[in-house]
Amino acid sequence: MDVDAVRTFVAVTEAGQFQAAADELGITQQAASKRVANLERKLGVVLFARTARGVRLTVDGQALLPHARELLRAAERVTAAVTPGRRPLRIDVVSRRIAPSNILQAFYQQHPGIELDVVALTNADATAALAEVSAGTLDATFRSLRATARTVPAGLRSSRVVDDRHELLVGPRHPLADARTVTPAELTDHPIWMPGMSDPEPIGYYDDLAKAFGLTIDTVGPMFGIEALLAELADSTRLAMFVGEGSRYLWPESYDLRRIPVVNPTPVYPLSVIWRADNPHPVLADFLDYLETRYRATLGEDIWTPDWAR
Amino acid sequence: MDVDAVRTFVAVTEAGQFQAAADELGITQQAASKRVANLERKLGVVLFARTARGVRLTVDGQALLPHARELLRAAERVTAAVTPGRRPLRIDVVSRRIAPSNILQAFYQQHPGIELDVVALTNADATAALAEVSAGTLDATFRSLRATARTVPAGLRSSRVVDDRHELLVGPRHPLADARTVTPAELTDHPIWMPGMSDPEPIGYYDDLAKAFGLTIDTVGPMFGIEALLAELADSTRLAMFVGEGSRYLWPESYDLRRIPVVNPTPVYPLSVIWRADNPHPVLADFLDYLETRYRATLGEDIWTPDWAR
DNA sequence: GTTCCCGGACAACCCGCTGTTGTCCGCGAG
DNA sequence: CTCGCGGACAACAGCGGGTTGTCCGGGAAC
Repeated sequence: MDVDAVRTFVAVTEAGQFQAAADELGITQQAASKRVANLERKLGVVLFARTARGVRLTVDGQALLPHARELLRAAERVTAAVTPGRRPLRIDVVSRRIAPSNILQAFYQQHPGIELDVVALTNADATAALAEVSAGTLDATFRSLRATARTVPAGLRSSRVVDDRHELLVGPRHPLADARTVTPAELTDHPIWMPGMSDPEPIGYYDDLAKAFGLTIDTVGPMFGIEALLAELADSTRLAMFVGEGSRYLWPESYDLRRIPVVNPTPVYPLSVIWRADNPHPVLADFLDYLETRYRATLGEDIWTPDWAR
Repeated sequence: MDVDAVRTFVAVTEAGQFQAAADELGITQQAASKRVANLERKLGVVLFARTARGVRLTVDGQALLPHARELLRAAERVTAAVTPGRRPLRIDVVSRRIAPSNILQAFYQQHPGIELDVVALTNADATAALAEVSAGTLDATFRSLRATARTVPAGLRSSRVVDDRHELLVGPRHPLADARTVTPAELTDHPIWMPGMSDPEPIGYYDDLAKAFGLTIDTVGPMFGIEALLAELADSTRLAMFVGEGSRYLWPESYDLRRIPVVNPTPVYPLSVIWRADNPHPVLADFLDYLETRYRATLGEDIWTPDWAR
């Protein structure tokens, strides 16, 4: 399957003859003829009815044409995806399970036309991500940033755009399984388990949260994958973990896990978008507007954030 | 833009290393490495971070990946589009302006998932179209057929599935421009103009229609394209033409053409689907069901058809 | 009917890309 | 420190795709 051959096929179709198509493509008529002949041989069908005054599409050619055009568009997008200046908005969401990814998806659904490349810089710390933004390989990163607005590198801008409310995730045999809501004060006697944390960002956040309300939050311990974690949670009478309201975990029906909103106050996880100050991607402004509207709706709620986020 | 290189890129991404991907593709590790290196050179970006234990995607690689997969899917569809046995339902609509094309579009919108290739066998008479169906290059043709159910070639099945109601198309200065409906009897004094007819099918139909109601229908005369025709119609105080209710012509607002339903009785243009009896395309059954439902709703109306269609 | 010319196909040739084999190197694990 | 995995580089071979040159068929003009 040769894209050049397909491109030649489309060009010949549009020109109605090989000679003109070949001129268009900057090759000889013989080369164009060979390309199409090879394509026909590979596909096992005849695409053109050759006449003395040019060519006409056969039935197979007609059926192929829209798919051929689609292939060329796909090839064009492959190139555009990595061409600085005319590529989609490229934004990092850290992980596809947490709020930034889902918020971006909601934005995309409201703006179906826009070109968007979502990448997950798993295992890249904030410094590495900011370096990618500075270097231009990334248009923005959407993540927690303890030092927001203070030590963001020169040339970058940041904006706190989301407060992701915390919920308690517990199995059906946990003492709080049937609570409609819980308060931080009610959690002092229940250990919170957040294994697999390696990033300093969330660890610092949970340390502060534990200190503020006298909670026990265990951020060490081995991580055997999210599936193992959820299974263990479902079986346990003691374990509970925090998850963001905007996060998304899929689990089997049989696990019967519950998300219980935390209130009075609601700990929220502050998330920021960080982008290059000079020459930002045009679509980014739309996204920031979208986030602004979304964020404003949550102002005035009874929330808790660590000192460094205030 | 080489599809094999993109396929290699995706394979390496999935395998996490060149060696395994190369085995998968049946080439040597060196060849896979070269393909990806070429792709990187052409695109001007580095796609993989090479480590001692395999490779990891860079940001550019991550952004490229979904587009690369899309390209492979498009290439797959190009092949499938002409591969007998696993190709989309391929159906001929004669012209994209008339009812069959629009009905197929409505069907497609109700069944967005199906694979459909609509071809327009312009300038192919019924015999040629039926030959394509018999030969297997077409799954079906959707057209008028005077001899429906009588002289359809052996091995084919046909079904009258649509009665396309006639409407009168006139410009704003035509005497009937403001009529809400017209009857055939009221049209005896108004010449009907249907230029550019070369197919025996519609010519025969309009001859019969003219004879049945004493109309004057001119099916000869030069055809300078549909745009010229509509422009002339808009300017004329005398000219009128018939169009099918299911047809679609776009004209500038300024033309101010009107479609006036013809009633008491309504001449309808019978359209049939003709398909291969043995081993028909599976989607065709759905389409015929769809047409059946649609057709049943029009039964009992006050219609006229030529003798040969009864 | 004859001639002309356009447009496509075929043939021969040549270049360069892409694959192979063979080898080296770097890095992580033991 | 050593081993081995995995990737890169080098040299070479084969062929795929490009070019030039030529022929052929059919529509248009006379």
